[in-house]
Amino acid sequence: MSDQKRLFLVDAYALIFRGYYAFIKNPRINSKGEDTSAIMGFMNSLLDVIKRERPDHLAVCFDKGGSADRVEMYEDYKANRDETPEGIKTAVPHIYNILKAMHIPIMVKDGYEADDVIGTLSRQAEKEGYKTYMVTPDKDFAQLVTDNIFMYRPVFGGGYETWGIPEVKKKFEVEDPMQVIDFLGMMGDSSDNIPGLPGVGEKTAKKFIAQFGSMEGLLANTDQLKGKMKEKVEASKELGMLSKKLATIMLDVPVEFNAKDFELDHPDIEKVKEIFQELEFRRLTDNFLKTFATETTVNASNQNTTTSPKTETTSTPKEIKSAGAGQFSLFGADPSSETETVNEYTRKTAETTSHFYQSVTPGMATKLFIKNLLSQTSVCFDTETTGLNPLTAELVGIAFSWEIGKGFYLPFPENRDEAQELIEQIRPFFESESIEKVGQNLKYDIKVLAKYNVQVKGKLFDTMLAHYLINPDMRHNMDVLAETYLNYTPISIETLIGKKGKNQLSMRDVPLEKQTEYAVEDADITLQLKEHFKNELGEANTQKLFDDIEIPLLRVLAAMELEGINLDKDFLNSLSEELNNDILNLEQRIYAAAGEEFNIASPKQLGIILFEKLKLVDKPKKTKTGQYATSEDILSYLAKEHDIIKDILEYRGLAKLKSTYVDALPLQVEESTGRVHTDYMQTVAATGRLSSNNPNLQNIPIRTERGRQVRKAFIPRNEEYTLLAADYSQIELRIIAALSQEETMIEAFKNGEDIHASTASKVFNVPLNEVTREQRSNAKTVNFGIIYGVSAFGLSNQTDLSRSEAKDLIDTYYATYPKLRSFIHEQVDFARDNGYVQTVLGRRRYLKDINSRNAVVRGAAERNAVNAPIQGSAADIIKIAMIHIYNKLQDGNFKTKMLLQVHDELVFDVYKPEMEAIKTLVKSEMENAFKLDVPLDVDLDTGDNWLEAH
DNA sequence: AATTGCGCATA
DNA sequence: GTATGCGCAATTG
Repeated sequence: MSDQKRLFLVDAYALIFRGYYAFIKNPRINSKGEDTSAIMGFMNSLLDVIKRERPDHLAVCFDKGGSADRVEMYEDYKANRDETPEGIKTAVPHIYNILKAMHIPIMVKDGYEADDVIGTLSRQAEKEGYKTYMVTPDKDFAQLVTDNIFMYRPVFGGGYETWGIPEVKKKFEVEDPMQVIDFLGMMGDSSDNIPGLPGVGEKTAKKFIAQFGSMEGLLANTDQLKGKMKEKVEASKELGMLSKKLATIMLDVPVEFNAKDFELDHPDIEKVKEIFQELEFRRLTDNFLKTFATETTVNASNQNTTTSPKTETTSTPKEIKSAGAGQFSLFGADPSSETETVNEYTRKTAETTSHFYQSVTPGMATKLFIKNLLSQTSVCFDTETTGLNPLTAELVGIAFSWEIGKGFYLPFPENRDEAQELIEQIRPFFESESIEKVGQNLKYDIKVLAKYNVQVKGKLFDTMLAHYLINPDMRHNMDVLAETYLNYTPISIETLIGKKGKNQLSMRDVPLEKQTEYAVEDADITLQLKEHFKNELGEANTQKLFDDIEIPLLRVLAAMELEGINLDKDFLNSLSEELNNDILNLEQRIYAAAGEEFNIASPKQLGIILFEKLKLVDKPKKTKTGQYATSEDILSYLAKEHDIIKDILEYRGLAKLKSTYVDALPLQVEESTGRVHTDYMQTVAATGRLSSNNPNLQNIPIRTERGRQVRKAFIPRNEEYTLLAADYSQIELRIIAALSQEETMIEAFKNGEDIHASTASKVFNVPLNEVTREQRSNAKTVNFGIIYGVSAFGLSNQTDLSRSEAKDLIDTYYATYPKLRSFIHEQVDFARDNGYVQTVLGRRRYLKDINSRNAVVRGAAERNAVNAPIQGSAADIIKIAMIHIYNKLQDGNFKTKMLLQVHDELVFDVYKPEMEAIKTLVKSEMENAFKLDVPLDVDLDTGDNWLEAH
């Protein structure tokens, strides 16, 4: 047995997908704009396996043309799968070429999946006395495991685990790996679209396997089940057997295991190098050369093993460099000499990185610490609190760091007065104009400190905002940034306070030592990120945007959020009762029409009533999950078929209004202030807009009569105040007119014309005063369509026009405004050449799909290329206005406050005596925020509630 | 108790 | 056709 040969069979697509998604947060794009993530990911895995295991026999298996047999059994097989990503499709030919150059056999059989090919080959090899390792993360393969056939499974975080019979037994709670088929058949697999038994998930499937042993055993003994489950399983016997068949890997694929062909040969090193160079793989080339340079010497050593291959579930660093306190002198050590080599599978953590984090004890140490703190020029800080709501959260501690790898933690007493005393001691730091403050999401810290009456002054650097400008399409939380840019995994908050929900602790309950490690690490990491980002801001030419817009805006938003807005709860409560009456009436009418009671709010139940019971249409449309589609547009279309539809639509509208706004908003009133405090997200919208949540005050209804009543609930703080709403008129159209230099449209704006009527008059060739309502409405739709990147298809969907009428209208439109058309093309061309588009202030949006070969994907990127500069420029402009207005309100000591921003509108709580001054100030600052070749126009309205002020 | 899909509110 | 956030039902734990 000692010379038993080992065969490795690689499941190509599984590793390609895995590699592709490993890089999804920042895909590898080479200078030609190719996404090489999938190739890189796959090659990393393959070389890794070769290096670790030195297999003597190896083949890579691909799917081809899907599984004909399975599709015959079940037409929806894998039908639910999303289209293969572009980055994977383009990768496959490259991978074929590389494998050829490496002299690694590629196994494909038309009409079979890689699972089946691997299954068949492994059985044949077993007969010839081989040990086979199936290299795949896919757990379906567990059914193939025998004494001589193993799964060789990459695990998250690097390394591999080998699954033999004992591992499979444990993992799936089965007696025999073959029962994995029954298990998968019962629970189904959404990615392969194996239906499974309805209502059966992982837990229930395991229970059934333990109880009945197999699918057949279960189906023959359904009398032992009870209740709903019994009904469901009995009704799904056929589906159960079908699922089992679909889950079964075939072992009779017409392929042959020929030992000679599968021997791992010497690669054509030059050829591989050439391909890698073409793809611009530098590190991978080194890795490849290293792997094969030592091939002959290492080859013999691992062969005489009868046990499974080396198993590493997680990469264990050889040296743990954790530094306890005391190893470094207080202010003198230099722990930053890191020499560890890292790659994407071995991330550093606090345990593997030397650091010096220390808590500051009360008394003399605090005084000395503060003295030191005040002598710095730039300090990163991070507050730890008892919760996420800055209005109610109490300070637990503050971490400080101004040197990489080092930092201090200042714990706060629980007693509020004592905490305030400590705050007073460090107030000079926060209120120092000369010390720069660095942080991640400083808006939060500023709000917390404001509750302690501390203002954060001086220059700010927010790493979250910096990264938002550098790459707006990514996410910006600290953990992601640390992993991406520093190859470091920070201590997770969950390891300290537990998962959220039931028994989550407060930071206050965490031992001081752990608080210190966690909090100072955050400050340390944030400081390191700043070092990383400060240069990148310059490279992307976004330094000004950072310094002049996003950073100043952060203080403005913090102030608006702290301010909140007054809400008339009583009004909403009476509105709720009114709505409830109407809803109950409609409910009765609907039940009567349907002949039974059901949950109208359930799309599933509604679909069954409409399309199975009432049979309103012959061939109802289905959603992608196989349910009947009951969306607004579909029901509106059916309104003439049955009176029930009208009632259902009205019911839905009212129910939505009641649950989302009328009943939800009063619950969002903050007890401590009696007001509603939304949270503006400054880093989520890829275009540069803000978003609002908890609650979202940017989507309060206005279009329908009943909906807009909700706005009456937003009121001034008291009788001495009035609301003022100021909104930009047609700002996006003005921007596109100015950017495109389309004279006709610019003139219309300069003359103060109704732009939609003006457009209608030109495209329909009628005098301005003879434009019909319908013509104006169609012109308006096209005007908006242009901003979104129109198609004739989209336009005809939005209007009463046919596809060809819509096309004619667009053609005429472009003929009327020729420069608009060339502007659109210029944007797309710019994106193709540069990989991004930008706003008037240079805010970038990167469009990686702009050169995609997939027309659908590319089309979406092209629409983004048109829309992002327009939507984004509008966002830039209102941000400038907000900053200017805020500063003037502060400087002028006005009592008036800015409360809300809704993309093109600002809402103010105006102190009545200041009204005229405020109107002038607001209008002027908004209209002059940015100079375009088209005048900006702002409409002002006032009232005792938000509806009146509109 | 947390996640997912649907439907729908805004600019 | 662009950009968002949220409530409910359904489904799993």
